[in-house]
Amino acid sequence: MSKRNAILAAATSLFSRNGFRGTSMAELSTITGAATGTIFHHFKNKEDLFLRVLKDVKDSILDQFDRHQQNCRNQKGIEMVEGVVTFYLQLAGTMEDQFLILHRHYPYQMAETSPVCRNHLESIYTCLLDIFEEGIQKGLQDGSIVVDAPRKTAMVLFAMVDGIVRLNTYRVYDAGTLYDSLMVACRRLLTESR
Amino acid sequence: MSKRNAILAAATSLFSRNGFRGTSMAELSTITGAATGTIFHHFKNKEDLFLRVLKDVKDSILDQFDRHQQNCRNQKGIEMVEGVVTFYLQLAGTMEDQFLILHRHYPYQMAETSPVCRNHLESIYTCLLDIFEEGIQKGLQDGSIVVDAPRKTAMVLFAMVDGIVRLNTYRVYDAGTLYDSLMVACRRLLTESR
DNA sequence: AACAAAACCGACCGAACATTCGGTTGGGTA
DNA sequence: TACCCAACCGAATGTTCGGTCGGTTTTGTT
Repeated sequence: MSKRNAILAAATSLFSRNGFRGTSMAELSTITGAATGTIFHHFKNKEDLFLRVLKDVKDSILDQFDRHQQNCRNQKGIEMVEGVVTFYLQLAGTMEDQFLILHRHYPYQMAETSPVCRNHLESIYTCLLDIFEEGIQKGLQDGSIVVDAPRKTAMVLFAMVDGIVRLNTYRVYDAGTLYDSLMVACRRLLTESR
Repeated sequence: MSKRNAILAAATSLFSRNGFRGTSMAELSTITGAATGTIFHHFKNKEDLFLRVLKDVKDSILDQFDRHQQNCRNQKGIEMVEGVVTFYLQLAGTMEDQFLILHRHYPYQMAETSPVCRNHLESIYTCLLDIFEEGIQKGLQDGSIVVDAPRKTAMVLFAMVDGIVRLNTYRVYDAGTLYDSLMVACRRLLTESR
């Protein structure tokens, strides 16, 4: 692995675990074995490094969901939504670092002044919400889902799923056994009959 | 207002807006007009100051919900839950700083090494979940609510409501018009008939 | 008035920080 | 071979940070 990629990988891990300010270039230098000068050779400054990390986060998340969507062409709407929720929970485990970065405050603070940052974040959320809404729309057509406002329902659904993921990472409570209840909640939220 | 209270108030605001590491004692000194020596006279160190702030956050949130619960004695279960959700959304606006601190990563990181911090956080979440569960239990008895697992449902419900609050503070999307959809979702999640 | 304790002050300290800079290396090209 | 440039290095820099300390002022008690 090139030094540049090693720096990116280590930075992703450090930013997600310790946040932007909690991550020092010296620590990054020690972990990767790259001199501090090398880091600043590849990335203009700390903020630029963070933006590259965020870009990679965006690319990998979008890529994962694009692939997942390929395999759901001929499912019913409700099944698509449930599949996405399951996949989301699964991804939050396998791509823990990437999701943790999105659950931190710094990117959203940075988005207020950096259009690049804001674009990355918007791309991610738009993609996720579109997928949820797509499933709901399909369910409305095939009758497997009955709701009033598809987009708003998608947002509430997303807030619920992501809220569970957060509860899990904060570990104040053991939310690990909550996935079943979450799926039940999704179905009740979206379907008419019981 | 005493210098000590001024420091606590300003610290609450700064910690919530800029996080623990993003808040400097020098800035706190400038804002409050207290010398740095004065801050360290009242609080052992930065971490101690943060714990006092968190304690106040806990006390005020618990106090608010205790008061709210007084006025819901003879409601139906579903009405109690809906009332709590509305009150939660309302509080997240009026006590923005306090809720923002709870939505940051630092307290949960600190909780891993500081039992005091962990206790504060657990008190808050236990209180909130208990209130949700209480409403659900009551609803199960009076027939206004039909669910399988009350505690787990309370957690999912909380994750959903808190997720909406987060969506709102991050401002990637305008979630301000989502409250109606959230209430609809709550009702569908908890009730049997439509 | 006398006195002790608490509140308050701000110059000062060493450590940690992001960033810079002058210099070395090694693979590719003319 | 001579040259170039991107990759790489690490000591040095100036700044900012949390925290200390010796001292002064305010407050409350006798």
